[in-house]
Amino acid sequence: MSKGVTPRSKDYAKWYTDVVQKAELADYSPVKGCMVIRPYGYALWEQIRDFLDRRFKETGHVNAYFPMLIPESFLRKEAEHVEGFAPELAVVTHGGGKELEEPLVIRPTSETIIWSMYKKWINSYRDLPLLINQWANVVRWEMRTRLFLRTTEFLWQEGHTAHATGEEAEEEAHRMIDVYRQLCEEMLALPVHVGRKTENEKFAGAVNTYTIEAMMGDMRALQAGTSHYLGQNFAKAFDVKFQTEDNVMEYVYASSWGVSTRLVGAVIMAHGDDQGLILPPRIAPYQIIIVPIYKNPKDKEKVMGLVSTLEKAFKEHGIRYHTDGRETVSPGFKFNDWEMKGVPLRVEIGPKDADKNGLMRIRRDTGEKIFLAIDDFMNSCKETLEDIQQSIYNSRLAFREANTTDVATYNELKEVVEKGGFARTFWAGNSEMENRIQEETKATIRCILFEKTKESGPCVMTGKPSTEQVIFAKSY
RNA sequence: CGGGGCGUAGCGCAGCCCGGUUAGCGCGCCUGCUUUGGGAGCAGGAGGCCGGGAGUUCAAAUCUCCCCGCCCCGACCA
Repeated sequence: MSKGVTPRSKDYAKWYTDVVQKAELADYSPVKGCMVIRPYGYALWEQIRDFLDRRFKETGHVNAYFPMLIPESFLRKEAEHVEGFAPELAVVTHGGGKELEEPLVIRPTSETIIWSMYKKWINSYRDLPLLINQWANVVRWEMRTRLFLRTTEFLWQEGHTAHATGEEAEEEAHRMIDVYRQLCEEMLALPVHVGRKTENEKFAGAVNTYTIEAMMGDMRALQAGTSHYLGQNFAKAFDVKFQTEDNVMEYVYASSWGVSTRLVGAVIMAHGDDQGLILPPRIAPYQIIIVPIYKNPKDKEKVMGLVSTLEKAFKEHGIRYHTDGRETVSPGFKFNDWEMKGVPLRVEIGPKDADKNGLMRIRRDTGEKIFLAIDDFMNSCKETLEDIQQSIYNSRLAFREANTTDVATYNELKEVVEKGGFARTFWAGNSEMENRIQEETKATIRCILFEKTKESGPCVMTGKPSTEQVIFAKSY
């Protein structure tokens, strides 16, 4: 294996796959389009999962598990839904050596199987709201795949809720997109735009789709999570009615929402540099890597004494750390290795440091390298990790703002999108215009912003006054 | 599905155009010694159905045909 990764400036796509593989996050599987998530990459997903699972439970949700195999006919019950997913279904036609009477699809998403069950479970307004989440794998037979960002099989969570009123279901959809925003901003140090999808871009079967959109290191947009208000579409398709307090039968209202292992890709692309990954401390599997340095048994004893003091303190403070005690590779190799893996703080302890009862501390995000006495280090340690978390977020926000341009005309929009970045403008156009812009510029409306910089303005295409401010960008 | 690239050791590649003894190189791996504060050095060693099949030939990694697979770029999508 060669050293280092392809520089981002030379080939961004190559840089990305280099980092994924060299940081040992994932590897290609024997099956086209699938990937193996390696322990270090899976650890990132576990951090995301743990954060979300806690938030889901805090907001009143419970976990359940529905089967992966779904009768093919279920998919056909919701017209838009089947149209949206039919081309990318994997279908099981044989089982136990015999052809099946009805083919089974491997879930591309679980609305249909879940709503077939909700029909059994929901009878009365007393059964509502029903707030269920599941952690699962899904399969979508995509034409083109990319490690983490788009794989044939991926891991995700999908929340599926049923409510007595549309307002309540809408509120739920908003609540959950906000949980995703918190995940990105607080945990992944990733600023996102929160907004609504246009008709063109919304989920197959949804009334409204809400999204969070992030800017990657190459200035392209990445949809990091979605939350849908489904109205009564699935309730009608699966005939899920409830009896109201007034003894009236009514279809229930629904929401669904999900994020996937794609978020790991977002972290890589948003923060990484030509040395490899840069992990925000809150998601980093190891927040601190300790590299002991010694030449002889005497030095080793001295150094390791200090190391175990540190380890004990890290445990007490709940800091995730790892000591790289490999004796077969040089310190220099370890420095590069852990930089590739994006560990936020590195601590080097050699005989010289041990003599002074101190250590060298190196920040992955800034490269800052300073000597600190052990006590000073321990006293500032948590604070430093927080500072790294914050400054990574700040730098991403600054990057996004520096590469966002308000545009007033279609020509300006083209220019901005061409050179890379977000174009922000008002919009009152229709679906055909959107398609035309996509054909001509490759850019799409990423979202209609919840947080506008101005109340209203003229539409970039039609000139008509509009209150809908949007972001145009090329996306993943 | 369209365009491009590639299948030779665990990984990355050379050799192929112009067929010819034992198929090379770098990294990694194993053993030993010396090393260890930014990807260590030397010595020795292990490891190949040259993607698969069929053909041409005295002889195929190399030429011909067919097949399979993967990666990258587009259309589709989280």
